Amino acid sequence: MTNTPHLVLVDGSGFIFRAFHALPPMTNPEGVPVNAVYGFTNMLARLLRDHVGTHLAVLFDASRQTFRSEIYPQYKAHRPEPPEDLRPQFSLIRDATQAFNVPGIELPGWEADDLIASYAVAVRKMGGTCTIISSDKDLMQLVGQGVCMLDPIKQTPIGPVEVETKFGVPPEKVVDVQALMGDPTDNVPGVPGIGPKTASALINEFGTLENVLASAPDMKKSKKRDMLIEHAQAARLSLQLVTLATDVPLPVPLEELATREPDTLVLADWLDSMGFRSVMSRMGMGSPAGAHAHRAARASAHASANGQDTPNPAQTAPAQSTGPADLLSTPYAEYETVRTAEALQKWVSMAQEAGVCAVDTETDGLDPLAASMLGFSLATAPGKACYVPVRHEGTLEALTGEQLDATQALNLLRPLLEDRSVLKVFQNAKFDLLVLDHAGIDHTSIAPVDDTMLISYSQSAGLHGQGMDELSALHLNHTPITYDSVTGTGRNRIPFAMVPVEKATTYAAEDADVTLRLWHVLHPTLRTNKALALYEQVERPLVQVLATMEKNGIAVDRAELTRLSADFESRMKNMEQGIYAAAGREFNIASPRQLGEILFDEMGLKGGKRGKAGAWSTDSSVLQDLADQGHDLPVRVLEWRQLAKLKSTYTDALLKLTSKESRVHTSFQMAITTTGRLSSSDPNLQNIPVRTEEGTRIRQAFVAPAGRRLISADYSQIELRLLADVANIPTLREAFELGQDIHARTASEVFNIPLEGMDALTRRRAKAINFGIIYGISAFGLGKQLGIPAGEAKSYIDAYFARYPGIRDYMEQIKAEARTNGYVMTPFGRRCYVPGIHEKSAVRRQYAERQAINAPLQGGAADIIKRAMVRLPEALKAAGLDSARMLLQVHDELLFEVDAEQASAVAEKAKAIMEAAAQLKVPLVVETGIAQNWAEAH
DNA sequence: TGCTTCACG
DNA sequence: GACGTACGTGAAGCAC
Repeated sequence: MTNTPHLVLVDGSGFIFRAFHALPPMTNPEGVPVNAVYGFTNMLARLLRDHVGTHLAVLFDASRQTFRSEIYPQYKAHRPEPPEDLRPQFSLIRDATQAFNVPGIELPGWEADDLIASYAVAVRKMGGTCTIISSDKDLMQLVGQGVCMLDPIKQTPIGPVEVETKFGVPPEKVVDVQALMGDPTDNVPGVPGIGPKTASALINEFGTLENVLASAPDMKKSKKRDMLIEHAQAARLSLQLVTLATDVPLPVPLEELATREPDTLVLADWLDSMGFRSVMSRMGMGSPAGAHAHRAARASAHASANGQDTPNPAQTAPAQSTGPADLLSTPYAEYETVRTAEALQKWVSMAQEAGVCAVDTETDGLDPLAASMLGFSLATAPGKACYVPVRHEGTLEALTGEQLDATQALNLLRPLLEDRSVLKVFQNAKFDLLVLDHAGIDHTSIAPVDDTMLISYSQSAGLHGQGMDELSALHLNHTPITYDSVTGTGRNRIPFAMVPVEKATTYAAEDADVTLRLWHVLHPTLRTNKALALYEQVERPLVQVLATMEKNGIAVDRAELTRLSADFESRMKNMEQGIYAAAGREFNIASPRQLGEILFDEMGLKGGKRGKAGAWSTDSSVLQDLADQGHDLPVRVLEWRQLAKLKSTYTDALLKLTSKESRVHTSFQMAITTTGRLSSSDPNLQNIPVRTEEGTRIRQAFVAPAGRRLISADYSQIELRLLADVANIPTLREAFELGQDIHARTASEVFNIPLEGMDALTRRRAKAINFGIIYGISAFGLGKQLGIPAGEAKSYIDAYFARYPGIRDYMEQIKAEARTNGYVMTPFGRRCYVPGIHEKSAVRRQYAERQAINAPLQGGAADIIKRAMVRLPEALKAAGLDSARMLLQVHDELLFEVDAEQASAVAEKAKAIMEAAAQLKVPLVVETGIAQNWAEAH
């Protein structure tokens, strides 16, 4: 050690908040807000450049649970959650300390301030000096005797003089003053009625807090005197709270804090990834060429490690595990079954100390709105997990031990779920949030939440499924115990509640363990795969929004659905005899095979096609062709089929799934589609009929309750607008700027005819071309759509590309991108993998090429409406439109329910938020409708 | 369980 | 020369 060590201690946690509010907003290339990170980076760079100090460390708060919250639970208990733009910066600042090769120190149970105090005292004891980089008033008690502070933003020193100016007392008496005045932001009580002036006056007069309290009875009668006597205990408690601990065991010995040079390559790489070029040049590191070289070297090492001569990204998972070895090697075993309040309390405390834990619930069903929670599991570290059964029953084995009461267990779990300083990781969080909600814990109170399914989906949609077992096999090289092996299958299956708790534990606790390990492996890859912003700003916040929507449900008119069902049924019945007569015999009309045999074998009609199983195709296009030839049977079957479809899929199914309150609650799947769209199931409310008159009657049965209204808000031509934007096509952009009929304009451009008085047929052709473009056009497909020969369709396409060469260029560019990377990207950074892009079979390869062309447009549109959905609830609330509920999303449409009086205001606000959800080169346009039912609102 | 069909964007 | 195609979903019924 040097003779006179000079230790520089950076108050990392304090700096984050200070810099966030002091510095203008800025984002990194991925769109993640980084203003505090930038400030922090600059500060570290300056310290290293100027060689300030011989030793350096950055201190962080580890968890909210500290000795202070133990002696006084309200301490810092009602701190608001950090702003959304700040949250992603916490972990980035830890990354920054690592990149700079500076020790970042935190210790569970202690605040950064206590660590700073203890290190300061330690270095002073050995004759050294200390500079604390912070402006936090709570640290000012340490100033003096070789310890000084430096305001990290203003760069002004804070010495004994500054402290005395602020508190009116010298540094060593600061705690007494703070104890008297209290601190509302930290919930330090102090003595009511005593502020900074009175407090410092009292301390200056009596010397210490104890002296003040002891002298109080002798003071002349006043409010102040009474308060001092009455709240003496609170003042003593406050003194404990504000006094920093100076005897914390030092997690890293002082000598290991000796200032060391950063690894230039690592640092340059990180600065480059954050877009902090200016910091690099300021540190004299020159251009980021080194960083690129470094990255390239790492990438090729990676490829050769995979044993691939020509790395094919399409076949390489984006997130090769990079976690510590124990993440993969710790056994998946020895899980604890928690049966007592004491044991559960211990696990909750461990989770709080860890700061991150995984949670999983077990239920008696797959519908989270209806299921009962049978138990839950917690994981606090790899291999360290427990299961808490609360509603297991039945067999003798299951009753080998006691189990906690569900309510009691949840009340013990609640503080953890609501602890803003502990991250709760779930696999498919929306499901567990709704299960917990149903069990009595408001899902919106559970925060912060991460979801391994969405972390993975945000960077690997289309590459593989996002189920836990699949992710585990992929990233942890581990196959978890299957549900079926625990419950049995088929007629031997037993309810999970009847599974003996020890056996249930091996399954349930492992799920939490796997989830936590997956989080450790996958979360860091968000940044390297440039998906952090998408995850943080879109997918992650959307979980709570969708959970609320599913809970809301939509009201249906049961009587009307029942009437429709009966109506459809009687009409089908009436048609049957006519169909049998036309067919020449009775048969199952719902059987395509039997129908095909009758039409093409028995009746000998021409124009039959066979499907891949060899059976005659009887889909509507085939039947329509036959009908156009003048045949009677196909017409009747088409009509019968429409009614059968509407009855079985809609009227009957909806009635079955309608709650007692006459509402239907769909489930939105967030990680199914290859493009980023949502899907809806049980029931699917994204495919409710609209195109036919019969279908409209079903949509009319989706209603607003009395005094309420439905509002439909849908994006107009959002995918074509995205095309105009990403391909940057001047003519398309102009058409949207001018608010023209886009299909008519296309017709005018492609067929070279005036826009005014465009005939319907030509416009219809242009419309089909526009859709075809979005789908990655083919002559066959367009021809089929328009009912014209492929050759004629090809001439349309040629004409289109001749007029819009930029779109052809764009399509070629996207296909090349897919071939190079194995994926394409939406404008918002969502990766859509296209695994078939290198297929040998031309048919399959071209299919993949069309997917590649379509995905950025369909996926970009999905990103935009998701961004709007995340912003809408807060925006509506802020506008005082508190009666509005978001109910459904149908890809480019949002459906709201609202009090009649607020309907027009909500429609206006929703339109504004949706149109502002993205800044494209063309305007986004949203159309709204207000009515008592969905058909008329749409 | 796979196939076919058809509802939606 | 034959193949088999517009993009993305979910649900129902048939046939096995």
